[in-house]
Amino acid sequence: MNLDTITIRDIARELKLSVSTVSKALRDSYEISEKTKKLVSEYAAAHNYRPNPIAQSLKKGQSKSVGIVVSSVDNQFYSQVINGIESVAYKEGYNIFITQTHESFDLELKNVTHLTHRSIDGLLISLSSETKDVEHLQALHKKGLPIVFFDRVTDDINTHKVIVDNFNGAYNATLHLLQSGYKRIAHITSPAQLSITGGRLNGYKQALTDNGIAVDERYIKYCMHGGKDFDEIEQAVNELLAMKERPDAIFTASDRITTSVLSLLHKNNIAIPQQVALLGFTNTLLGEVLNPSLSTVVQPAFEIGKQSMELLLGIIKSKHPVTKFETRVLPTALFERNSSRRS
Amino acid sequence: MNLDTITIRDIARELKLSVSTVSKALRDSYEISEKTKKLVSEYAAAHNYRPNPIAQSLKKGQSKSVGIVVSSVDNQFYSQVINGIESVAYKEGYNIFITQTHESFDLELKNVTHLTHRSIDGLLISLSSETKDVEHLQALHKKGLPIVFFDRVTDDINTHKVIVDNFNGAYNATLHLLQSGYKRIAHITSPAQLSITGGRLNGYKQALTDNGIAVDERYIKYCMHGGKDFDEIEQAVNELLAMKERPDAIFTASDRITTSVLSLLHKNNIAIPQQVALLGFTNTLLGEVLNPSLSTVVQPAFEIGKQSMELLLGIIKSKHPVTKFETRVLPTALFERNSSRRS
DNA sequence: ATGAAAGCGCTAACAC
DNA sequence: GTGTTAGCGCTTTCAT
Repeated sequence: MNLDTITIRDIARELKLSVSTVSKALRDSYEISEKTKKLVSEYAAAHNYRPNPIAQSLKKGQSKSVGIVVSSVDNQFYSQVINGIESVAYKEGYNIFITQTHESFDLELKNVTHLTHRSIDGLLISLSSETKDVEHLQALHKKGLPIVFFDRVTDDINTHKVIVDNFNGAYNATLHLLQSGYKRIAHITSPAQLSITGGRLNGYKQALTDNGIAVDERYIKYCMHGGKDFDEIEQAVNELLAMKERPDAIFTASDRITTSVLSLLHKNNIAIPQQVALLGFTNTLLGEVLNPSLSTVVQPAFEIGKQSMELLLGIIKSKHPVTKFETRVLPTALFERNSSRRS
Repeated sequence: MNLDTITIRDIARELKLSVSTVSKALRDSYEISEKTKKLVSEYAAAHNYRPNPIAQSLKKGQSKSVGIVVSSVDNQFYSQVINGIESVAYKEGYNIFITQTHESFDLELKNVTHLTHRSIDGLLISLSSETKDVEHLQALHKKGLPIVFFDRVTDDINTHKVIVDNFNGAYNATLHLLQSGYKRIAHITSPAQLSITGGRLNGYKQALTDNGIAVDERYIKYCMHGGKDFDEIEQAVNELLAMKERPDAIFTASDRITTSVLSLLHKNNIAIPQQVALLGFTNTLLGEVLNPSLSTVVQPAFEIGKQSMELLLGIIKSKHPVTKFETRVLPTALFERNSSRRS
C-alpha cells in the first residue's frame, strides 16, 4: 500500500523547485540557502510529508532496521531478551522486526531470507533447535551482513556472540541438588547439536563426577524439538518415572522443558520434592508462586539482548570491516526454592 | 545492506536478453516462449537469484507483509494470538512484523508509522492502554490501509474486529465466586478507556446486582498502565488488603494483573482462597501448577489471531473497497480451580 | 545556490 | 516473442 500521499516531487512542483533541491533542503545540505531550507521544511511540515523509507532503502541500501530471530516469543527468556534489544534500538533510532522459527529450520531459513530481502542492517539470532547447518547464515556473513548470535550460537561463524556461562549455571544447579541430598539426578535437555546443550550437559556431568557419582546415560534425555512438543517431554518424563531406579531429582535445561516437567509431575501425582525434586533453567516470573515454589537457573535475558544489540550496532556503524569479534559470557543466577528443598 | 548480489539485470546481460524479458519469464508471462522461460528460470535457480522485495514494493506498492501491534509479547495471551496470525499468514505467503507498544501511546504511534512506511499491506492491532485518541489510525484507515482490531478495539473506526465476550466472561467468573460463597468481591482492571475494561466491568457488576449485592466502588481498582507497572498493581492490592471490610475475593481483568496479584498475595502471606480468593483473565499455561492452582478465564487467543488474519486478508485481497465490516465475538472459558474453591 | 539527470531493482505499457 | 522505455521516490554526482 502506498499511504504517503505527498512526495518530494509534489513539494518541488508546488514550490517551483527541483526535486534535488527539495531533497537537499530536507537533508539540511550546506549547498542550500537558509531561505529555501525554511521554505521547504515548512511546506513539508504543513503537509505532513514523510520520506518513503522503501525508496530510501532501495537507494541507500540501508534501512535503520534490524531483524530478530528467536524460536518463540511465547517464552519469557526470549521476550525479555527482545525487551533488552528494544531498549537500545529505540534509543539509537533503529526499528526491529521480530520473527519466530518455532524450532523449525525451514522457518528459520524463510525468516532470515525475508528479513534480509527487506533490507535490514543487521541480524540478531538464536538458532532453531533443528538447525545443524548454518550455511545460509555463513553466506550472509560473508556478504557482509552484520550478525550477532545470542543464546544458541554456532562455532562455524566468526562474529560477536552473547551467551551465558552454561557450564557453571548447570554445575551449580547440579551441585545444589547434590548438597540437598539427591543422588539420582536426571537431566532433560535440548537436542545435542545446540550450543547451549553441551555446556549445560558438561556442567551437570562434572558436578556429578566431582562428587563421586557416576554419570548414568539412562538419566539423560534429549528433547529433539527443544521442548516445543509437549509430547516429547512427556515421553522423557514417563521413561524416567518408569525406571526401576527412578531418579530422585530432575535438572532441566530450558525454559519450556522446565515448566512442562513441573506440569507433568503434577499430572502424575508425584510429590515435589519428596518423590522427585525439580530444578531448571527458566526465566518465568512465576517461580515463587508455583506449587511448589520452583528452584530456577535464571539468565540475565534483558542484559543479553542489550549487549547483543550494542555489539550489532558496533558492526553496523563501523567504517571499516570488523574482523575482531568477541564472545561475551554472562553469569546465571541460581534461585533455591522449595522444589529442590532437602528431602 | 544490499545482499542480493545477482539481479535481473545480471541475468539479462549473461543470457543476452532484455531485463523485461527476464522479468516476464520469471513471472511466467504468457508472452514469453517456453524455451526462454526455461533458460531464464534455470539460470536464476543456478545462481540463486532472489527478487528484491524492496524494489518490488516500491514498484507495486504491495509487500506481502502485515504488521502486528501488541502491548507486549511477554504475555501468553498475545504470544498465542501471534501464533494464530502466523498460522494463516505463512499459509498464504505473507510475512509478519511484530512490534510492541509497552502500553505507550508514543510507541504505538511510532510503530504504526514505521510499519506503514515500510509498506505493509495491512495492520493487526490491539491498542495500548494509554491510547485514547485513534486519529493516527483513523487517517490510515481513510487512506485505505486494511486494518483489523483485536482484543482492545475502538468504536471510532469502522472495520473488522475480533474480540471475546468480555461481559459474559466476567459475569460467569463473578457468578462462580458468588456461588462459592464469596461476598465481598473486588475487581482489579485496566484503564477505563480500554474497550475490554468496560465489558468486563459490566459483567462483574451485573453478576453482583443479579445476586442482590450492591456494587461498592471502593472494591474496584483501575491500573492506569494496564498492569505494565508492578507498582500500580501492588498499590491496588495493598489498598484492598488494608480495608476494614477487606474483600474476600479478587476478580482480575487481565493477564499481567492476574499473575501479579497472585505474587502479591503470596508476598503478603495471604492464604488463598481461605483469606482471599482469586480468579482472573489469563492465558498462562501454568494455571494448574500454581500455588494454589489458579482459577482462570481463558480466551481463545490462537483463534482470535487466526480469524483476525483471515479477515485482514479478506480486505487486502478484495477487488472493491470493503465497506461492510463485522465484529466477531468469541466465547471465553472458565476454569475453576483451587484459588476460588468454596472457602 | 540550484537544477538536470542517472540510477537503486523491478514491472509494465508500448513498441517492434 | 522479445526489446525499449518510463517510472515507483529518493539520493547523488555533475553541471550551471
